[in-house]
Amino acid sequence: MSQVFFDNIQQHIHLSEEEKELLLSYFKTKKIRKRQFLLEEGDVCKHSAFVLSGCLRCYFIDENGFEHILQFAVEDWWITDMMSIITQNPSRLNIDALEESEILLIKREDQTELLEKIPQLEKYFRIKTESGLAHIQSRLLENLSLPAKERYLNLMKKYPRIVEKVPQKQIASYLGITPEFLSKVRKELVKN
Amino acid sequence: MSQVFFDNIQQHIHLSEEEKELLLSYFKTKKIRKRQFLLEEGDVCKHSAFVLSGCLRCYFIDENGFEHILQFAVEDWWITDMMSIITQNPSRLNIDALEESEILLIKREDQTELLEKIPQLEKYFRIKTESGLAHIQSRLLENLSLPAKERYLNLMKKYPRIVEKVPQKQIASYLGITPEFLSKVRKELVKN
DNA sequence: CGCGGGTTTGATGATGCTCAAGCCCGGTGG
DNA sequence: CCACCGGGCTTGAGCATCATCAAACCCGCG
Repeated sequence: MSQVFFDNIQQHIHLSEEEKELLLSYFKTKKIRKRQFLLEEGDVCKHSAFVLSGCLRCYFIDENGFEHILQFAVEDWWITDMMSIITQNPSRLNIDALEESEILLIKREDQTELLEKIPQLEKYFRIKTESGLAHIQSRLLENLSLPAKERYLNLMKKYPRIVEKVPQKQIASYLGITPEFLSKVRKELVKN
Repeated sequence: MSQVFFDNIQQHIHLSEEEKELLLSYFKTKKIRKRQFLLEEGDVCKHSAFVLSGCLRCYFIDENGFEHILQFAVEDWWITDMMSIITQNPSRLNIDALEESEILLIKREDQTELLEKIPQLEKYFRIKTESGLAHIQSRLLENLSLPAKERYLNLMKKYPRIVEKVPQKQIASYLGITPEFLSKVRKELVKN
């Protein structure tokens, strides 16, 4: 199972067998049920999670009670609340599972220690973070420049797996529109 | 002048005098005039820039010719097109100066080499990237959850310097609204 | 002085939201 | 097996936010 994880890392850096073993000793595997929380608003985020299987989401609840999804994470993706984990301030975000999932968890301070023991991992995490930054930038660009229908089409093209497996309600909240409006957008689309 | 730069780095890691010297040898200082481009759409992004003084912007032009600003960078900030620099694909973004500015430039491949020579810098760049990621996440959240007026108020609270020195047109394009609508928002605000 | 860019204003229109109702469908209990 | 929920999706009417377009204004600068 953790082969997924090693493969992900070894796309960027090389690790010896001992290093792999050491690496793995810093993580704990966890099964997490549907709707179970990994992080709740108000708590300080302590962990980063690598998804082995299943699907998690990171979202924020505004003052009117509406959810806004920042990120989905399916197999082979990292998820955490970056703001809370680096500042160690209470989180404004929630992370939970959309379906039964299996994840690898590492504590921030253990990660720091691990990075001292296997310095090449700095490179791995830098690259992962850079690519996360690049992706969220292009998502922001889309939100600034495209109407909802185009954003929906792009999401379907880029992440068909997510659109299939996630309820429309959640997709709407990711796109920044109401479920009702998404429904109307979809109606428009099938007409053509 | 480059003291700003060293201070920024030494908030996170420690460098010896020789390392500082080596570090600096990888950068070139550049003065850049108002409206001058650091990166033009279609080019592959080769450099990252650290702003010593002045103000740059990174923006994208949509199919209707409208500009959407992804990021401002004032003194003490990094700016680059992360997507293009990591994929080495042609950029969809432009970076230019809003006023005469002085910057430190480093080529991506030189940065890679530098990181091999001074591995602690991996940590510095990882932290900077993490914090960039955290900031853009919270900006995306704002865009998803708040109306234009609130976003404007937040921007004024968080970055008064930017709101002061940047023309309203640019602020509007950062907020994701038209200059006309920003003007109306401001009118509303002074009334109270 | 006049030009030109940035800003303002107003009328009109599109995009997307709110609220309320109805539908579809899988699950649950009788 | 059926009846009855309950959650997710759809539909429609009316409304808020924000865009478009055109005109006017302001002001620094050649």
